[in-house]
Amino acid sequence: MPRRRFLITAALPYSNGRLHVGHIAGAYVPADIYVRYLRATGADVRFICGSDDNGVAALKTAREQNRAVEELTAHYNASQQRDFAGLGIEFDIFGGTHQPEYVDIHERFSQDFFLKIHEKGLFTKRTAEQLYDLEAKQFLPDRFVRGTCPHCANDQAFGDQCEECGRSMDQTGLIHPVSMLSGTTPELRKTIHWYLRLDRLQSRLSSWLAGKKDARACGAVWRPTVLNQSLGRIESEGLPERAMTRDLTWGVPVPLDDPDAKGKSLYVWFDAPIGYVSFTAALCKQQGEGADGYAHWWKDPDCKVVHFIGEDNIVFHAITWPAMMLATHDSDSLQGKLGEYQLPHNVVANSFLNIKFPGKEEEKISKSRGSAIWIEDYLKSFDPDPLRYYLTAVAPEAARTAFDLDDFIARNNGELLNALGNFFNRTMTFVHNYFDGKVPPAGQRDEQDGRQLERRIQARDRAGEELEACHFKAALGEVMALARAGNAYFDATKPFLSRKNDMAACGRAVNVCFQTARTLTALIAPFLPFTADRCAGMLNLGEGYRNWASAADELPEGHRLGPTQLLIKKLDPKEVFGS
RNA sequence: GGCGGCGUAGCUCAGCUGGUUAGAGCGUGGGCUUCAUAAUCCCGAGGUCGCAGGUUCGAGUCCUGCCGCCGCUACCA
Repeated sequence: MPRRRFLITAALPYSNGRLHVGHIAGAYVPADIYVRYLRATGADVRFICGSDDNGVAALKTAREQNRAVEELTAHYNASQQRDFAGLGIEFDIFGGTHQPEYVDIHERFSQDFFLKIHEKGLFTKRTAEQLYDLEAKQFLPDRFVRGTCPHCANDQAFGDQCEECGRSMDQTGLIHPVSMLSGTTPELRKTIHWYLRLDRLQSRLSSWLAGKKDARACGAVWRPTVLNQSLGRIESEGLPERAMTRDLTWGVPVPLDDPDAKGKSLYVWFDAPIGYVSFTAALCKQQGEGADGYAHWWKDPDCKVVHFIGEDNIVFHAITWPAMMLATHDSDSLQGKLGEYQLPHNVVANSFLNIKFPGKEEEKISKSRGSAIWIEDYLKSFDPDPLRYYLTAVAPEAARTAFDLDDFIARNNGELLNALGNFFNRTMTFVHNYFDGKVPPAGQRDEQDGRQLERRIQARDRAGEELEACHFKAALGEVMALARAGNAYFDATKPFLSRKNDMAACGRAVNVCFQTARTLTALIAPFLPFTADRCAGMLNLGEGYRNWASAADELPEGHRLGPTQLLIKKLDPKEVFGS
């Protein structure tokens, strides 16, 4: 069987802030689990991420903090890399759309992409009216304008949306607009932009998406929320043309030899997903695979591209980005031929994560209200795996869920430690104390032993199925069920009694427990990589222990264990929250 | 307004294309055990599956209406 190939991306975080638990739960932990799992099955995988540096978001923050946007984005790019590394989220490359090492290659890919679509005639050049700040000498992005909301008379409405009544609008609809740059009243001016003809791609997009409803036909299990939201959008509103350029100098310059393109950049949402491609190209270059190495991943039907994102990115990744790729195709096939950009195999989106502090109401994660738990802070006090565990166990796969600090501690102590950690610990100490640190003989196994051994295979298979379908919560549940079954088996066979009068029976049971622990080590590896490494050390397993296919293979009697250590720390609520 | 989602045991959630007494974990009540970070294991209690209709031999599962919460509506994962 040829080796499966995957190109996995995780949403590019804006490089204008630190990462908090919500970011991690949305796209990054699931993506990392998936990548680790795929690798354990022998697949050839590249895992791509990087910061989204362009666009107004970074510019706005830089302005507020009075620092250069280059410095700001470099700072947060580095900070995010540290956070990811600390959590064991291991990208093959973490680029940045405007970081010094990547900006050239990213601009080239983005501009080529734009030119290709331009060449295909899928842009319309059109004039629109926008607010212009005479003093700052620039057009104003929506978020840089405030004024009175035409719906509810709130005088602090932004150009794109009124936070008071929640309605969205066009910035030209604001009454008494004021520029946040200079405080002056901007004037309405004509400006020219290039609009992507989504309307002409609509029918191909909806056929492509409709094909994703049938998991067997498309080979991937798309989450209903992703499909419903995307298809619902197309059916209800249709796809209008969308401007893919902006009046902005921070970003990728519009690559047209046209006076009207002067001083304009590509829309940040246009260049951001191309970052997935340009970072792949940068990675290929680093690995000596040549400048066109990226095509092996992006333009080959044998490679599956999977995007992990948060719910706010669904429409963009399931509609606009595929539309961009379709717009570069020569043919009108849905998936793309060899040599053309391949539409995503799957788009995996989680909902948002709310947060709940002890004694308070559940609320949205908000930087300004201080309700975020920063990864940087978390890692100062805790190990990464309990967070990975918790965020997977309560992952917002179908609907919003909440990060509840009490629940985090309860699950760490009650599930990770009491079920999983305890099973390892009792098995290990038993082998060390009564069998001289060597795996005892399997002996004459009975039905009960056979059932427990069979459970390991079942757990491996079931967890594998769930992981293939990106059902991470369910997959973790299967793994934890095996740990519980291990504890139940231990109690049922009672080696602590038989050791006094029947060492053969005792050894038989301990052998099965050991084999179970060995399987668990492989099965937890995608979820809890640090813990799995410690388990592998305790069991004295080789590097290949993560291999999924051999996860339930037995180790021979006489196998010598490594030193035992405690796997999971017990968390005391008093210490965690301060007394 | 349009589109989409959610509403199932005290809590957090599973329930695929409708089919035997509605499940798991935690919590709670009771019990066994001592190898283990007083962890484990066994047994039990606890649900009119938001409300009201409808389709069906049969609905948590499909349809309609309603109530409540939430998201998106293109520069906050």
